[in-house]
Amino acid sequence: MNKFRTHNCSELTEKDIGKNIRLSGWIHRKRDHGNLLFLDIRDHFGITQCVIENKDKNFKILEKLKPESVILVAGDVVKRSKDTENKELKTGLIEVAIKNIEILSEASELPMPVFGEQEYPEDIRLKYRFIDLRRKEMHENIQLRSKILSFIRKKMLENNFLEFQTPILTASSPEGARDFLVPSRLHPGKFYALPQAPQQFKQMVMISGFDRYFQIAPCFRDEDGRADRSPGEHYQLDMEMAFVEQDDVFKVVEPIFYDLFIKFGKGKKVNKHPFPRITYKESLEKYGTDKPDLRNPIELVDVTKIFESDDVKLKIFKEIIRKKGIAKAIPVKNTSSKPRSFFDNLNNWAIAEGASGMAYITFEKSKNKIIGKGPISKFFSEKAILELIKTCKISEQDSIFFVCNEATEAIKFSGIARQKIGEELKLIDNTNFSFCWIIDYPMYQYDEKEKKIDFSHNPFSMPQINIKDFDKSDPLKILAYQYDLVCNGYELSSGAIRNHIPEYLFKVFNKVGYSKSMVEKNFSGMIKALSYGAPPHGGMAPGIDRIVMLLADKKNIREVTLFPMNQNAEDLLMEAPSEVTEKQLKELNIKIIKK
RNA sequence: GGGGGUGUAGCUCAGUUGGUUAGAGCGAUCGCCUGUCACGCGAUAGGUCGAGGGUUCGAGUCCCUUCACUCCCGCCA
Repeated sequence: MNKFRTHNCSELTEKDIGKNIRLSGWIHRKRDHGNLLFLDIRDHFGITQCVIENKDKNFKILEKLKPESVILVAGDVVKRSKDTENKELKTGLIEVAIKNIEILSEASELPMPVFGEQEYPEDIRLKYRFIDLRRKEMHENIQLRSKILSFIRKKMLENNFLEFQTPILTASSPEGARDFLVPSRLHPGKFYALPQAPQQFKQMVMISGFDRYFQIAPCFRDEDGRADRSPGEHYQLDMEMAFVEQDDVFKVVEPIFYDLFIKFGKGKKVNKHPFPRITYKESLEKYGTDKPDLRNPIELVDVTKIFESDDVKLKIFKEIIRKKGIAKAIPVKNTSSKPRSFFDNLNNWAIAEGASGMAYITFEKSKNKIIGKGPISKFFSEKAILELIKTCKISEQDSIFFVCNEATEAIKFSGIARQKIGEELKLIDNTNFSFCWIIDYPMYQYDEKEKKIDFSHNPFSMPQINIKDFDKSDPLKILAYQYDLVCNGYELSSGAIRNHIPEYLFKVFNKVGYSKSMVEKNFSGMIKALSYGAPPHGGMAPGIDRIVMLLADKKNIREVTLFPMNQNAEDLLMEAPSEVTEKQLKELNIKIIKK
């Protein structure tokens, strides 16, 4: 028999009345009546109320013992009288009359209580993560994460994916995020890098003749954190398939995500697959972002032409448009009766966001004519008003916000404003998971800072044009078989059909200024591998942390991570990063340059 | 690297136009209490008001600098 317990803390019921049992767990809560003491004993499974009277030799000891101390309780299961039952508790019909105890581990005074749902500062939670994780909500989030991982594994295996592990110490590569470097003792002056993702390895796996691969892979990127992005490290469901086109990947992934979100989504609806496919271009036009929240019904409309025409006399906009700017309309249904403050507040919000403000127009029907209202309405002719209403597909019940700026800025800000207005008007239905694919990403983009063409996404993606036509095409017009999976405004995954033809890879890299020899040098393993018979292949890598975050209905990734780092990429519990000894440095041939 | 927010007891927070000795709840300690389940009641301890500087007769409160945390921008193929 187990030394510590005969039952766990959620097991005992009326069936066990009269049994002599042992429980072990944390003192969750004490209620001290002076001559009678109630102890809620908690373990991973639940809570059981234990009771002891002052006649008992252990009474004084238990009375003094601090919450969160771990004890072993031996005693009898007794029925609670009707009026003292606790229906909230699974074990609430019984209690344990304490006969004997053993203190297994005594707790000091707590920096934060486990009991209750109070919020606590995050640095304290991270420093004492082991206490934070005892709290109900965190404990459940982490269990959810475990269940999600198991489910994903099961689904992947059912779909004939094999789970492999790939190296953690690998080579630094020039593109992408900043690498974490690990000095090599055996090779002074040389470094390993932690993988930003197992990208090259998974392609090698395909080239090695395995048909489908997956891994719940740690990815290391030395970049700054966000609420939905851990600094330092995160996990991806890395997957790759041989002999597939884009649609084959979608067909495998869609049911897995649908089932996953139905199973763990706490009753929320999930849109049926196939998920909508939205081109990158269309997504920017309609939603102002490549990760649209489709629960928000607002769609942006380009109204540059209307502001350009002589029917609108708004000089500021005309001037911006003359300098190649664009005007975006944000049509919002049923808002014409909103008070002035609604529009003013959004205008103030826009200014606080760094925009010059947000113009708006409302409408009114007067003698069968629709006329514009609001500060800028006087600049519109009757014809322009009608044209606006027609272009934006709205009625006089609705209103329109305008964003006018240089194209990239205008798109970006109208997207942010779309989301803000949607939230403000509570248009976003939080009982939905709304998935879509964003497809047809451009292969390249123009880097304004560096004044040169650069990759817009993954350089290993396959361009959508034939290799023969590549050189004569405008690089900025070339699309790639590159796609993102988006849910509720979060980018859950990137993926691509890979470029498995070395000659084509050289061409692709050449456009951003990489010579053949540079590519051969930087991606030697990859080029070598592709030169001895490589299957066409593709895949993707959904972010595990974000999936769990969505399913746990949290806005912060640290709520679903066991031991996360803070925003400064510090582990407050383990105190990483830390200084190391001179001896360690010497062995690694490293000298610290003090700033 | 840049911008916003926050910082008062172990924790959550209040603190008026600058004005006496900075408060409450939870927690802690001590005492009382035999049916609670957020037990109750009483008392006690606990503060460099994040730090430094300035303005002022007087600063938790105003100004400057700085630090920590957080959110965002940059960055994250």
